[in-house]
Amino acid sequence: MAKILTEDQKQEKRRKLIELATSILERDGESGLTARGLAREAGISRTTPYLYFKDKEAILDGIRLQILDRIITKFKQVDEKHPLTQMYKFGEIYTVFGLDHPELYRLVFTSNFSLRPMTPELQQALDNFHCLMMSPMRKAYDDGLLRIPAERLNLVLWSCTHGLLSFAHSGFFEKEDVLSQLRQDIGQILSQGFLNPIKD
Amino acid sequence: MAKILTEDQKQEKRRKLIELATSILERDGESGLTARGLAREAGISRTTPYLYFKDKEAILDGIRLQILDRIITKFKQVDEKHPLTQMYKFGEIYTVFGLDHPELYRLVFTSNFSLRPMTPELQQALDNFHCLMMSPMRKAYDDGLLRIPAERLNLVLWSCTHGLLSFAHSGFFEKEDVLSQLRQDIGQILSQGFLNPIKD
DNA sequence: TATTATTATTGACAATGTCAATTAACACCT
DNA sequence: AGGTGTTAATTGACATTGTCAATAATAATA
Repeated sequence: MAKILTEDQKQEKRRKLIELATSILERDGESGLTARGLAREAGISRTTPYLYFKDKEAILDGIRLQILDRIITKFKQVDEKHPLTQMYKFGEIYTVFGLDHPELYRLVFTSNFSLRPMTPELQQALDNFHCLMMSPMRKAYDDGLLRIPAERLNLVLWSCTHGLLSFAHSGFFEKEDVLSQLRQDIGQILSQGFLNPIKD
Repeated sequence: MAKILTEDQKQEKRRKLIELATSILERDGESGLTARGLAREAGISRTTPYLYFKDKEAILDGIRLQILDRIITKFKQVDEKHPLTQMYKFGEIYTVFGLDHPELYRLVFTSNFSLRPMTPELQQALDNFHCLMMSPMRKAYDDGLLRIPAERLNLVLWSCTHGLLSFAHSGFFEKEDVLSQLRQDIGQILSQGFLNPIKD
């Protein structure tokens, strides 16, 4: 019939567009990423991206998926047997990524899915991510190292880290010092608590 | 000369517009809040809001300031002498507000000021907020109840709470159960740590 | 080579932010 | 009271954006 693109070739075009979109997002921020601008920089006509993506939101979803993959890859490169150490390394990777790529991080982990809910595919990807991130804690708990089950600890640690990153991006505090100090405090407080032993 | 509006009257009009904008934001989400729609609902012409606000961003800043005031007011209504209890009550107010008003919370605490930095006025308002929120901790530390100075503890607690809220808004976990469980865990972990005592 | 399914482009439209030009309203002076 | 100039408000205008419909280009097969 015609210029038949295999599903793989289509996927490849999608991938390239997403890659370009990602770099634009990092360069110009979320408001600077437009479907038309993407097409312009890709050297195609204004509406061609809509051949490969239903929506602008679909483009954003594509970015989200690709970024999750990136982080997952880094997780899998960690070569470390001790579960607690592994857990800390995962946290380090996650945090460093968040600090190095504010716009990307925001898109993935700070979007609002209250109105239009998440797509099943993204939901799935996040579940996988979540699961992988939790695996060292699961092991640590099984080894009797933790007093809180993995799933619950993970949520707490994730919340803390996420809050830290979110504030970092908001520019509420500026200096790099404050940030590293904060990271240290979080670690200490989480492992030891903040209340002084009661003495009376 | 002419229909001279005193600065107070202008401020009053601004306030009313902001109030309307806030309700639209809560009803329709951030993408549903447009300058033109605001004018429409206010019964004025499309560009009149621009007489009172330089930018759309200035409108958003107005909302931010008004919301901070709201929370501050609630903080000041707390009547409680024990600093730790006061601290928990502040946390409760903050968290409940965040859960009840996702869109408003997001606008104030999850905006991206990396590119266009915060306005000095907003910066100031946030500093005040920050300072007030920290005051019970300061007292608690002076009373020897904490092992971490107020400023640093505040950042940690704030980060955790913020992360919790942010995830709640993202819809990463759905059930109310998970959320209350999480709040409980955060409290426990923060006060007691998560590591089991080492036994060998 | 002619056909036809598939890919890509252009045209079109409504919504939005925002500015310039115009009109309406009204306090003040004579 | 009526003209006047200043301020408030509206209308007009324009570029940008998301998105769809219509049209053109392309290339594999009959």
